[in-house]
Amino acid sequence: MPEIPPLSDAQLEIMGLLWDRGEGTLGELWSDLNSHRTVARNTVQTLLTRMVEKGWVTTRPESRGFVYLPARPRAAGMRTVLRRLIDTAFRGSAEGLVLSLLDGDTLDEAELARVRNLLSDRRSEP
Amino acid sequence: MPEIPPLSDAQLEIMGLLWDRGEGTLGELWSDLNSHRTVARNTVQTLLTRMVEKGWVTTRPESRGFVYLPARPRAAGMRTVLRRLIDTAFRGSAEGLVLSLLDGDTLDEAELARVRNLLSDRRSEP
DNA sequence: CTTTGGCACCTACAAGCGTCGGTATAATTG
DNA sequence: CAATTATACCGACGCTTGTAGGTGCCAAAG
Repeated sequence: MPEIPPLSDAQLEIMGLLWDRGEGTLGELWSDLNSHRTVARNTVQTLLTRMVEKGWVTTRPESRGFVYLPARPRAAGMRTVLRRLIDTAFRGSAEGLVLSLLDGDTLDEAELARVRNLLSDRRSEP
Repeated sequence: MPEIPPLSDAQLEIMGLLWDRGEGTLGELWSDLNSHRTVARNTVQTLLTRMVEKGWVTTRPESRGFVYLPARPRAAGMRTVLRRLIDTAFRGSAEGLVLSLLDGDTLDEAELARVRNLLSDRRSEP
């Protein structure tokens, strides 16, 4: 588990898109992103370049430019992000994070119900 | 729920200390922080000042300088942070976050067990 | 072959960040 | 009172971030 520089917010947003779709060209990622907010193509380009430098994204050359791929799977990436959040905001207490998730009004009722199901399913597994 | 500028990482770390202890002077927070990492007193001072400007922290004057207090409780603060994380990294899916928490090896066995208890307790409430 | 459009690369810039030294002030201690 | 100490305030630095324009290349479309 090699050290890796943290992702910024905007970079995490792109990383989310990349994890969702598996891989993508600049154009694809740009239009994905533009379906929630307006941003210049070059902005996405810069973010991607920096993410490659940081080691979060790999490129595979193609006829037309590059295809960008996640260098590490979502679970591994999220482990880093969440661990950092837990360590800074909760001094290492993961329960603190979960409690905040449940108490803090972060989730609406539907989300909460789905999360509960998710967890009770998981609980009954060996 | 007024808009509030996001906290940076180091600021969130201080905010965690502040939430834990309820309130504190610069010196108290500085030594709290120094028990995990080394940092200059003035660094903490600057961070606190910026957090006051942003509206995350309030001050109450005292004989010796200020006492710093959280301007909003932990649950409210965390709601902001977590919602932002969910929206950027998981495109709004809170279940995605929970799944990552459970699947991603973020928690060790003891933590996982405590979280499960926490959740089944909570599940049996009305 | 010429135009068009997607792309990479370079450059830039204002804002924020983490970090801290310096200075002045006021309370506390001796 | 004098020395010490804790604090606030000011300014500064090198760096990252989000944002984007410009240039030039190369493949595809006409």
